[in-house]
Amino acid sequence: MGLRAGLRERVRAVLRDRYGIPTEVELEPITEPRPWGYSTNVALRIAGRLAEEEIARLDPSLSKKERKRREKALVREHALRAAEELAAELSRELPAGVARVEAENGFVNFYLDPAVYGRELIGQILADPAGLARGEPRQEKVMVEFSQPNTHKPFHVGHLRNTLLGNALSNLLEFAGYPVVRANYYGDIGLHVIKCLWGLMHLGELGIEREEGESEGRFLGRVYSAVDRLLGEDGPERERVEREIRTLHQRWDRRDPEVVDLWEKTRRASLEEFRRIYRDLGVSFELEFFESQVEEAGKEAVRDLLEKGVAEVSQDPEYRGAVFVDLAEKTGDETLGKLVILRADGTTLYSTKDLALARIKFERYGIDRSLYVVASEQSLYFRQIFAILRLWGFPQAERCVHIPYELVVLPEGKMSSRRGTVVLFDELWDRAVELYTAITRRKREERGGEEEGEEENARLIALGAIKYYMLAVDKMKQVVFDFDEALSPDGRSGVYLQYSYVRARRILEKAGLDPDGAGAELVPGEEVELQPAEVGLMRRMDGFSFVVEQALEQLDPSPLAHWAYQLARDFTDFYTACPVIRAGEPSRSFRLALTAAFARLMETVSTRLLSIGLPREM
RNA sequence: GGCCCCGUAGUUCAAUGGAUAGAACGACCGCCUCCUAAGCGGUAGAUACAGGUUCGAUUCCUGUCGGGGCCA
Repeated sequence: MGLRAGLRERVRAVLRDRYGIPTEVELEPITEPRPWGYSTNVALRIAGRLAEEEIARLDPSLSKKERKRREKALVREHALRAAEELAAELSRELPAGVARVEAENGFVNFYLDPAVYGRELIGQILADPAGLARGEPRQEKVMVEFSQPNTHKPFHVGHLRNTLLGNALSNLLEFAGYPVVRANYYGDIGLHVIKCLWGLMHLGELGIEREEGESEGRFLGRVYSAVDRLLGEDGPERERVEREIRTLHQRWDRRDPEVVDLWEKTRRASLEEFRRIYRDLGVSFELEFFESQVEEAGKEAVRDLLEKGVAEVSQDPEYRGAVFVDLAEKTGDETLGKLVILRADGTTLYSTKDLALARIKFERYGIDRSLYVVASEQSLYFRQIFAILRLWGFPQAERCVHIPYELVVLPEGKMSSRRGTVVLFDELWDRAVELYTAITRRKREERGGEEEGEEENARLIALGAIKYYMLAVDKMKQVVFDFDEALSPDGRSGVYLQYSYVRARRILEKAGLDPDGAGAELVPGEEVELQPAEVGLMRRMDGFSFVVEQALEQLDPSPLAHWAYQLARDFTDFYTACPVIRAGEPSRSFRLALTAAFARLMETVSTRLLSIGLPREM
């Protein structure tokens, strides 16, 4: 049992024996200006009950306001007294590593002995860097569906946020012990694809030509935008184009060879481009689904839902023939409204396919929990889909969870392919590589060093900047995209994490140690005089398990990103304040061990959890 | 109209209901004989508003205002 768990148990035992109050005890890190330790608020939490009797005896003739004032005072008094009593009781026997227990403001604070506990902590990290926070292996198999780009459209920074978020979340769940299946679901068919195909058949009319060296994705994106723009303008042209697109959609539905052929060719080009992007990003999927693959299954699902009386055929003049589910009526939840699951002309929608896919995920892949990382604007849609699954008779619906996040927007508003206001991933990536190639070269020239591997390194750093920018924002907050911020190497950035790590490696190297393998043998057994920066760094490292817990609760990697920065910051404070290599023993050994422990923990949070790669040199 | 999300320094972001609301960028002033200045130190600066719950509210609840989104 770890120190924290042990303390928690002891507090619980005292509460039970002394007050007869069985209650959960939470132990949190003490906040900053106070020294390193853990704190519990149980005294404050039970004070109300302790004060009950005296409150009941208060003079009933008192005014309401006065009565309330006295009640508060009584509760406060009991809290302070209980905290004192608890601290006194717990002080009688302190576990190794705890220096003292104190009652302060109603909190019971356990202050650690940094020399004793710190040495143990560093030893643990060096032996098993993930061990501080990793969960026990679990049975429950989780599928995380994320990224979901549409073929025939470009991959933009919105997809980037989704992809990085879904990937980090998958890392986190794996770290917590779940078997995770990363799944992608490509929108390779649907109205947007048909629009693009129509555009390709009418390039002359659109006035579009494939430019020299233009990527397929970009070209298809331009075609799609042009068609979309055409459809946005009122007039007879628009009606004709709409009609032609509908006809084309039906030709697709009949698998007209000409249409299928064009679709296959362009689809392949799109997918190749996405795969290149995932390679650049270092993201991979265990499973890939395609909308085209579940179209037929979707139509079957609709037939089944009609038979079961869940779905019905619309009589509404505007949608006559379309199939929909009246969820408000079927579930009694007015906010669910209605959802169309098949168009009147028999062509499929997202909903048609999502219903079929959900079934396949559970039946064919035996997953226990299905997470959908999709923008929050789809919240209602997913509630509707899950509700239909339930009506359809799938108990798994209870284990489907939509993980919403907010969009990446531009200062002037939502990105729109119609208006051409989309930041493509490639554009960001090209600028990032260009910028960091230049910076990396300049830095190398300034300090001398090997040119070998520089290009690779520049890409790693560029990627770190971009990933950190995307991951460090609470997922429920919009990201207002800004090139300068996304690419900046200054301050709170991915680059800062990487730089701190490189500095740590260099220190280990200069001490003649293996930066990848320096280990627990360095932790000295004797007493070491500790500097505040050393304690600060250990204290931060000790908080790892808390932040992992928080990220899991919120299903959001952003707390990890913030913590990683704090960790780097505290390491920087440490090496700024404390010379390592030229320090005398036993400080030298201790500081080397601390440096190695930092490196191991940074690898864990950055590489393993956030998928932000760490260079060896910069 | 109904429902969902977000309002914290000039800006971008932090703060499982807790103790003196933290950073970064930008601004200004400093620091390379010393493990890499992609760095470090210092100065200035914020909880939209009104109620409520609570021993304690940036955090939870209600309402108002502002921004974003969804409602075949």
